Order: sequence, then structure tokens, then C-alpha cells
Amino acid sequence: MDYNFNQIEKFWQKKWEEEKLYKTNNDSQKPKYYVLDMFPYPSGAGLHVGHPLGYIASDIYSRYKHLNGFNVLHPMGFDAYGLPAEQYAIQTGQHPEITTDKNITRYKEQLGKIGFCYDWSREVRTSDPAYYKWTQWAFIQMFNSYYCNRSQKALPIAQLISHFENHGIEDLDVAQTEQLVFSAQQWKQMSEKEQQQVLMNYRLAYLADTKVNWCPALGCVLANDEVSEGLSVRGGHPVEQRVMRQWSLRVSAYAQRLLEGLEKIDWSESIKDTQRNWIGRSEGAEMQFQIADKDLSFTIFTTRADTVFGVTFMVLAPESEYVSEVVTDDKKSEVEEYLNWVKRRTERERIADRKVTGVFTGSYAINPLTNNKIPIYISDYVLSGYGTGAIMAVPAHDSRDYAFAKHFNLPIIPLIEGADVSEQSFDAKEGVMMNSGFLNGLQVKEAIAEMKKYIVKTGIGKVKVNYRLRDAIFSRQRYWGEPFPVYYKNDMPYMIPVECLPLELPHVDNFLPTPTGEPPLGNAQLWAWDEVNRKVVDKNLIDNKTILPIELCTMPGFAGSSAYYLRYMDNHNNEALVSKEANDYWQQVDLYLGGSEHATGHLIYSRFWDKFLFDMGVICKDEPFAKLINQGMIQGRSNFVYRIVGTNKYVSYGLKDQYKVQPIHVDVNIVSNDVLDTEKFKNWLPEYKNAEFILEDGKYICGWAVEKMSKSMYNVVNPDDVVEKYGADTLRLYEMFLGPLEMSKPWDTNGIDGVHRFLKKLWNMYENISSEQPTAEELRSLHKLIKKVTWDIEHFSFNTSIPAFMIARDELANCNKKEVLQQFAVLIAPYAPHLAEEMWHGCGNETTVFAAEWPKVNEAYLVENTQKYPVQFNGKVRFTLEVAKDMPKDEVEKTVMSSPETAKYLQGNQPKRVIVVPGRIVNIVM
RNA sequence: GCCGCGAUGGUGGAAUCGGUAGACACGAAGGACUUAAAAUCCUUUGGCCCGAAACGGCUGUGUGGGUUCAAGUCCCACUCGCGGUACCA
Repeated sequence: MDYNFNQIEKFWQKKWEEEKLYKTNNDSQKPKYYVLDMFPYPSGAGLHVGHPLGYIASDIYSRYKHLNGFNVLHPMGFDAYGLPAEQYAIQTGQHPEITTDKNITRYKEQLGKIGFCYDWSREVRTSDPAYYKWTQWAFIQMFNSYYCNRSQKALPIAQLISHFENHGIEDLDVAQTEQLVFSAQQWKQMSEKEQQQVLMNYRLAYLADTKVNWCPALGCVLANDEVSEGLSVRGGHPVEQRVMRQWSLRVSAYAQRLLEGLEKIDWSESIKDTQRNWIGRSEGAEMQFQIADKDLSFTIFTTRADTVFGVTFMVLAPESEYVSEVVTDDKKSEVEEYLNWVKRRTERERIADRKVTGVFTGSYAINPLTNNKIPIYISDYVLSGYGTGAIMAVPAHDSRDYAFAKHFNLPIIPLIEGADVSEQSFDAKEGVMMNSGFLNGLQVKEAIAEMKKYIVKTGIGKVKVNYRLRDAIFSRQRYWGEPFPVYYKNDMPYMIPVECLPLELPHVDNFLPTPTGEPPLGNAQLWAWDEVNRKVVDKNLIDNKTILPIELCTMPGFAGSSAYYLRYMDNHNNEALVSKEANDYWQQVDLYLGGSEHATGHLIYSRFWDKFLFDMGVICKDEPFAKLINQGMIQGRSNFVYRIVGTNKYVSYGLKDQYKVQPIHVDVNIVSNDVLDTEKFKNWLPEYKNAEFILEDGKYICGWAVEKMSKSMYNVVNPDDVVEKYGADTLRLYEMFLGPLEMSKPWDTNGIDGVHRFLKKLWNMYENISSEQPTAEELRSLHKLIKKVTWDIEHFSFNTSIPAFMIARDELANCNKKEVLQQFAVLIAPYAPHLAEEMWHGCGNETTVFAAEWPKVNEAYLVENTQKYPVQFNGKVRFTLEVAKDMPKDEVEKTVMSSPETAKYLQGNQPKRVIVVPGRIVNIVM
């Protein structure tokens, strides 16, 4: 009988659905295991063959865990809000809701064909009001919280208010935007609005004027992780710096916990390193520098406290608040000119053009250790957002300060013995100090510690830890996102009552900003809040007393994806994000699979969000994902034909050097094993209708290259086509066979035949099954396979299992014993579930293979009677000796030494050493 | 610049604890079946050398050194490629 995979797969997919085979319950006596894929954004292009790679891997692991007796949660959903649907809406007028729904339907159809064991009853969509209700709810909780540095956790803002009432800011150690100073008395005298403004300085979700990445092309603000080298990650549009009133999340408050948390999760070192760099902890000191002839000082941050004796000038960031106070009258115009120039420069220009620029303020500071007067400059190489926006410059030991000093002809004082600073600075943190008063003779590390002590003792500064991690800007001037549960009264934001959630996204017809420059939500008619009746009303009714305007921005993409893993645990709950019971049962994600491109975005925000909910007592784990695996990207493999320039003739790859040719991308779907189907090519596009070919060996061979998988390269391979042609099981097996899961690799359909042939052969084994007892040899093959496949799955080494299956099939080619074949079916069930069902049923089982039990290795079957020992002389293998398996080490040695082969190689000499590695090898050193 | 990862036949890759490198698959070559093709099956396939033949010799995992009885694997230095990040004081 033929292996009719299409029929088989359709049959089982239908059956699984009818029997609700993959529905998971929250109450089970079994141990739990939670496997999660990063949910996709449903793009209009549909899935290409690269997308399911991680899904297949997680599906294999889920099925394996299930067969091992775990209650496995393996859900799927959609990150449905996002820019592309909105951009599409602007171009076509199609409402994003419609296109998104259409795309999701398509995705589910495509995923369904691959045979995943998702529990679709737990599906979530970020754009579903029942879902984003909890995104809005979490935002309100953050608004109503502050972060206490002493207890290292988020606490209710009410506690902070009561502190203010009793003590003002005295004895307060909390995360804040800026250091405010007021007493309890002053707090009580503040107006309601003033108090609200003060609280904004502490809330975990806060509204503030912030320097933001503004992308004019997208008409929208972007977070730091959404910008790379001055361009937007999505679309590659230029980004500029702007100050705008924005919502932000105080992620920076959690910097230390986000850093420490990395120690207890099983993620790859590379992704942990990326997060460590992004958090950017640096230990140093803050120091006060007095300004000469003025009653004013300013603070700098440094990690090189040891170099204060070499400070020969100071530099302020152009945006520094001290600039205006420091500039002398005669320098005013010059400074203003410079500041304007800096403002005009785009972020991209600044990065591309690193020439030294700056301007002298006319003022001097006093070096607190040498008491020298040192000039204060302004330059854009100092960033306002890091540290205090001001630095002490040590040209001898910092390359940036060095370049600046050379340019402005400022003194350079070397501080480390033997360091030659005539050509460049000496940046390394090592060596012995000199020219440094009481630090002379100390090692750099000792000097740093010594100077910190001095700074603290004399009160000119304090020890300080700085983080690079910034607060996340949370407003987007966009339509297709979660609405903020916020309305404005007296120009201050207020939260919509939690009982009134969700605040549903209103309908609009125009997705562009309003003529007055407001975000697209400004086009919504029903977008005002009736504070008395607690409902959304027409915005024409706004009277700023009881009918109030609602926030017009929406939340960013990462809002909905930050806590979705919790919602799967209990997705129909309308009373809570997740019930206590559901969360206690599922705890956290045990295995999370997804791309490493989310290292500084989603994977940071999710950890932050989780820690916050943990602080609130909503959930029981303070890390969301216990183990993370990053599957590699699948790149495209493009094919080329070579047109002879100026003709409609195409020359085969091997002959192209004889002509002047132009390579042209050709659709990979009309090429097989790099051989072009010339007839299909002629019909592919009108321009090739009359194409002529110069063949080699009767074939047209195409060239190839690895490129990104994209429409314009004609190298997109659609999983539906592969399923149609080879079946889902072949696709699943082949994607795993392609190489190690975590490595990036090009999709190359060459070779899929081999895997398909294997499944065909496997299928043919399941005819005429007998209930005879298997032989020892057959049991050995089977148990070798059990051992190998078990090890592979446990170690996520799925690619190496497939050869093992192939070898075992070859060894068992003539075995038709039920006992062997049905265990084989269970072993391959995670990889090729449809065929496994057929095999399982072929063995006479009534249940589905999903209900089977994972076979256990019986070591006794693995024992061989004899063992081959390769005998090496000085590392080279000379012959192989077969001895009894259980022969002890010294017996092996004796047997080897007394063999005639050994005598031949020894030629009467005594060996220096004989080494027997148990069960492996004999090494004779002459 | 800094951080991380990688480099093995014509190709994808295997070698899991330092123990016979090249498993498995693709491709290629030759053969069987067939009027023919497809499908299927069999043989060969890192390179070089000797030979009538061998279960013969040499060489071989980016480069150069080292440790070891033994190195693709460990150590040092370097080259190239990929990914991330960048005036972070």
C-alpha cells in the first residue's frame, strides 16, 4: 500500500480535534509542565517555512513530556496589535481588526496542517477586550505603586502618601525621576494638583516630559529597543530626539533585580550577557565639583575615582540643566550657536559623524584634590541621559577625553607609571599610580577603593551604582493598540475605575493623525469619560467638569505580550488576570521557545512585568520563564538564472563564465535540486515566455545564495506547499534534520527527499505484523534507539534523532514483531505524530498513541557479548581485537600483549606503557 | 572598539565525558529492473600514494604553537565569518 500522507494526516487531525485530545485541565494529579512558544504577530504574508521551526521543536518536547506522564500546557495565541496592520489600514482603508482577523484565520489554518498539539481552547489575542482588560488593569496597578529600594519591591502608593504626610521626603529611599525636597508640612500645604505632580515622580507608571525617540515617518514614539543605529527597527526610518509628554514605566527601578534574577534561570549565556549589557550596571562614585567664584557646584559620575588628580577639564551634556548657570555673558552667543547646532543634528548624523565638537562655557571648576582651576566645556559626547549628564575629563586615561583635549589643546597628565600618552590615552584599569598624591604607588584597583573612602570621608561625594537601563516609554501615537485606561481632569491623569474595564478601543475610519496633530484616536467620536455615570460618551459633550477627555495614545506592542503567558493558565477568567489556584498549579513557564531578537525587548519587559505582579502578590514566581531556548533563524536560499546581457538567452551555471551574464533571481519553487524546470520558467512571468536556454548535460543548473527569506528574492517557501507535496510529518522531520535547533541556517529543499523516503520505508514496515517474540538482536536495536531518542529530546538535540531512527529502521527492516514496532511508533510520535498514529493502530491498538507511555530503556538488552578494542601504537590504530564483553581490564591487556599482531609491531621491544580505556581502546606506547 | 557565537568532504551536518573523525542525508558516478522514463534497489564516494589484492601506507577537522599515551574536542596566539552593542564616563 502507498504511503498516502495527505489522507492520513487529514484523518488524524480531524480525529484529534473531535476527541479534544489536546485539551489540558488545571486539575490533575500528574506533575505539570508548561511549554510555550513566543506567540506570533499575524502578518499578512502568512507563515513561511522558517516560522514553524521553534513550534515543531516545542511540539516534540510537549508530546514527549506528555508521553512521560506530565500534564502539559502547550497553548498558542496571537500578538494581534501592531504597526503593519495599521500601516495597511492607512494605505487601503481596511480596518486593522478585519485584516488581523483574516490573518489569524490564515495562521491557524497553516498551523493546523502541521499537526501541533496546541490546546486551542486557551487561545489568547492581545486585541481581544477580554484580554487587554488585564493589560489595562496591570497598568493601573503600576500607576498606583512606587518602588521601595529598602525592601526592594513595589508597594502601594498610599504608603508613600502616608510617609509624606508624616515625614516629607525624610528617610526615604525610593525609585524616583529626580530628587525632590519637601517636608511633611510643605506636603500638606500643596494643592491636590501639586501633590499629584509630586507623586508622578515616584509612580511605576508615570507621565512625564521625556526625551524620546520620535520617528516622523511612523508618526510615533519608539522605545530604545525599537531603535537601532538611529533607525527604527521596523521599517528602517530615521529617528530623532524630541521632548514630549509621555507615559513611561519605571523599569529602571528593577535594574538590580533583573540583573540578579539572571543567575537563577536556565537561559543561554549569550542572551543573559545581552541583558547584562543592556542593564549595564557600573559601580563608581558621584562627586561634587565646586564652580570657581560662584556659590554653585555640580555632580558628576565616574567609575575611575582614582584618576581625579588627572582631571584637567569638565564637560557638560548640551541638555544639562547646569548649562545656563555656568555660561558667562561673553560666551553666551557662542554657546547658543553650538546648542542649536547640536539640536539640529539627527541621532543618525551624530552616530555617523564622530568628530570632536564642543564649546567653552567661560566658567571654571575647582579640582577638589589639586585645587586647580579647570575649564568647563559643553560637548555632545557627554550624554544627558546617563549618570548626571556631566563628567570629569581625564584625557590621559580616557580615549574620548583624550581626543577632546588634543582638539582644544588642554593639558594631559599621565597617572599610571609607564603609560605612554603622547599618541593615545591609556584606558586599561591596571598599573601603578603616580602624580596622584596619596594614591601614588597603589595599584589602580586599590586606588579606586582608597579614593572612594576619601570621597565619603571628606563629604565631596558618595559611592554610587549606575545602570544603563532606561525607563520604557509606554505611549504610542497610534490607533491599533490597547487604549490607556486614563482620562484627564485639570490637566492631570486619572485612572478609569477597575470595575469599568475594559475600556474598549473605539472605532475610527481614519487612521491618520487629526488635522491638529493629535494621535488617530482623536478621530474617535465616542471618546470622552463621564465621571459620574462612569461610562464612555461622545466627546462633543466634554465640559471638563464631569465629562472629560480620554488619553489619545495607545500602548506599545510589548504591553500585550508582557504577561500573556499568565493568561493561558486561566484564559476565561473574568475576575482576575489569573486565579490563585491556576497560578499555583502552573507556576511559571518551564520551557520557552523563541528568537533571540527579543533579548532586550520582550524578554526584559516580561521579566519586569512578572516581578511587579509578584510584588503585588498576584503570582507566585518572580521569573516568568525558567528555561529559554532560542531557535535559529531560517534564512532563504535563493536561486539564480544567468541571462546573457542584451538577449533573452539563459546560460546554465557551469557555462556562465563564457558569456557576459546578469544573474536574475528565479522562484525557488520552480527549481528542484538547483535544476530549473524550463517549461515552468517560461510560464512564470510574461517576460520569459520566449526564453532560450544553453544547457549543460541536458539540464539548466541554477546558481544559489543565502539571503533573507523574502518575496522580492523569490525564495519564500510556503509550509502549505511542502505539506501538500511531502506531508506534515516529512516537514516536521526535515526541519529538525536541517541542523541544530539554535543555529541559523538556510532553508534548502534539496534533501527533503531523503527524509520522505525514510518515512515511506517506515510505513512499509507496518504490514503483516506478527506477535512473535523479537530476537535479542532486534531488542538491542530498539533499545539503542530508545536510549538515543530519550537523550536527544532531553537535550533538545532533535536533529541527531533522525539518523538514529533511520539506522534503527534499517536494522529492523525485516522485523515485523508487534512488540518492537509499537514501541517504535511511540518513539517517533513526537516527531511524526500522524504516521505514528497509523503505526500504533497497525499494531492493533484501539487508543491513540498520545495515550501511550514512553518506553523505558532496558540496559540488559544493550549488552553485547563481544567488544571491539582498537589497538593503537603511539596513537595510530594498527589492528582491532575482539574480546569478551565482560573481560576485565588487565585481562584485555594480557590478551593484547600476547597476540601475534602485537608481537609484529613490538619487534622484540618492550613497550613503555600500555593503557586500556575500559570498553574503548588499547594504547601501546613504545 | 567591546561582548557573544562559529569555522569539519562537492553540500547540510554527526562525533553527547579528551578515546577508531566524516554517522545520517543530499548530490555525484557506476550498475540492476524497464521498450523508455519515473519510482525502487545495489555498489562506490575526504585527499594522496602503492598494488594483482589486502582487514596496505601517508595525510587530513580555518592558521601557528602547546598540554596529553591520545586533541575536531583542553590551553595560548592569530585569521576569517556571523550576531548583538556602542561616545555609558
